[in-house]
Amino acid sequence: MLNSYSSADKVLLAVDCIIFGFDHEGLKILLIKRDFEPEKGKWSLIGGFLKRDEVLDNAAIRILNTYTGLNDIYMEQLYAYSEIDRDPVERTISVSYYALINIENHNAELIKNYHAQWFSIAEAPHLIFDHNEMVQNAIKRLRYRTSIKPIGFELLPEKFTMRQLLELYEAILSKELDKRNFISKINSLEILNKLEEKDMQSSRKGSYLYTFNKEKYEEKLLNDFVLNL
Amino acid sequence: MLNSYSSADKVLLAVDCIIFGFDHEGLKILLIKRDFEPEKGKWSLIGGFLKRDEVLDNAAIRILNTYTGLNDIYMEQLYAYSEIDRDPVERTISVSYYALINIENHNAELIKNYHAQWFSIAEAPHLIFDHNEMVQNAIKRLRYRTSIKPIGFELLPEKFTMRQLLELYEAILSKELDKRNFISKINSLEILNKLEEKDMQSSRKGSYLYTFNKEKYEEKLLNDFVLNL
DNA sequence: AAATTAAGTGTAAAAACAACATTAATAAGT
DNA sequence: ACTTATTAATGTTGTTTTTACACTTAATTT
Repeated sequence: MLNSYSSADKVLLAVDCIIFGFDHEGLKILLIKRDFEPEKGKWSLIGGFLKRDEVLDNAAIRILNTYTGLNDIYMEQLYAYSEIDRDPVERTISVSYYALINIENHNAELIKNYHAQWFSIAEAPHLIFDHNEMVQNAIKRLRYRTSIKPIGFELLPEKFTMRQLLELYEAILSKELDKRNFISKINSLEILNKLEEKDMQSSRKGSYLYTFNKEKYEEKLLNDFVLNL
Repeated sequence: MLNSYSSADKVLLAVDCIIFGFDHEGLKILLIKRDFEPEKGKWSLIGGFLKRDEVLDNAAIRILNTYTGLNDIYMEQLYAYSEIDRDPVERTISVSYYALINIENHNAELIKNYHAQWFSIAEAPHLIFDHNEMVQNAIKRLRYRTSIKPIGFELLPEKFTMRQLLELYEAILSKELDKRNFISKINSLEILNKLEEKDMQSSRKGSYLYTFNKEKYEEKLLNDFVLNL
């Protein structure tokens, strides 16, 4: 019985994570100052190497945890980048993953201890290797995702206002949306619970708070829909 | 200067190609009888290993050519599969690619000499490893692609009838489409040239032949649209 | 001449979408 | 206490898009 494909070349396989967050300032990504050569000290996506006995999905989870302390983040695979010299040290193919997380829930302190930092999408620094390209592709995918799956559960605080949800969508799509049309389209998805409670921060009148209806939200995650905003 | 990431594990990286074709019988995929162990003699996607100095896209092209003689086929990357034991011989991560080709143009003889064979999607045999899963995901992607890019140039003969185009879409989407609505939606894309010439095979009256308007078609390939069929 | 076959063509009703402005609730200021 | 300022909440209408649907035409075969 065969136990190796002896003639084939082996390569390093890396994983890079594009972590999106959202707060009152807008859409952000989480970056780290690279702590090893080459390009040590430059800004980079959160990345690392796949281990021999590890599935890519798990490598992404492990690597994210190593550099940020973040746990239980569901990431989705995007694309494998394989340009010969993308990493100048050694031939490395990198598989990108992306996720959406809530900045506030995920403890800024923790992230900071690990030297990770949030950057507004627009103001993010130049990144090493082909990481800027990875980010651009991830944004594209995130926009597409927005049109077929609900979004926000991972990004907003538990209770949020319609305005916050609207601003999230506007940030992702980077375009203005009509408030009234937005509300009726979102409502037609039936994934929100309107609370009695109001948020009094934002205005004198106060605005109603909402939560996601977890069951319906997850059902919509499985069964794609079409949402034109 | 660093010249290796010495502690990281290297793995085999494979590429598997899902080649879709279309003829009067419907949508098909191209498979080969595997010519090496393990699973020698079983049906498989067209696959092989990435070489050290090769980009994934090129590996896909080379591998497809090796097993089928096919040339100049544009393939698109889909997904990296990394289950630990997906290949029982040795840890192998496989990146899937897919393409659409015209069965008739691409010489059945040639393919046959290489022991590749077309199978109707519905009647395809059980495949080795996780190849069936790869095919399912590719079909899903193909359906999505259909809604944002024109399709058919790669799959149909140069001159074709509206019915053939309709049947192609029906095969990909696996649902019936309304003939009149289909025609007006396709016409609104303005990618077809209607010829004077008629095809007299299919009916007594004969049906007009069309060609794709290459410039417009390629423009639409770049600038996605929305097509609801 | 009649029958058969697939091709070709248009309309009307329903649904979805886009654009738009006023009133309501409350806190702050006088 | 009244006025002012601020943001929230809400619904309608015209337009566009989508869907559903059936008859006539051209040519061959019988």
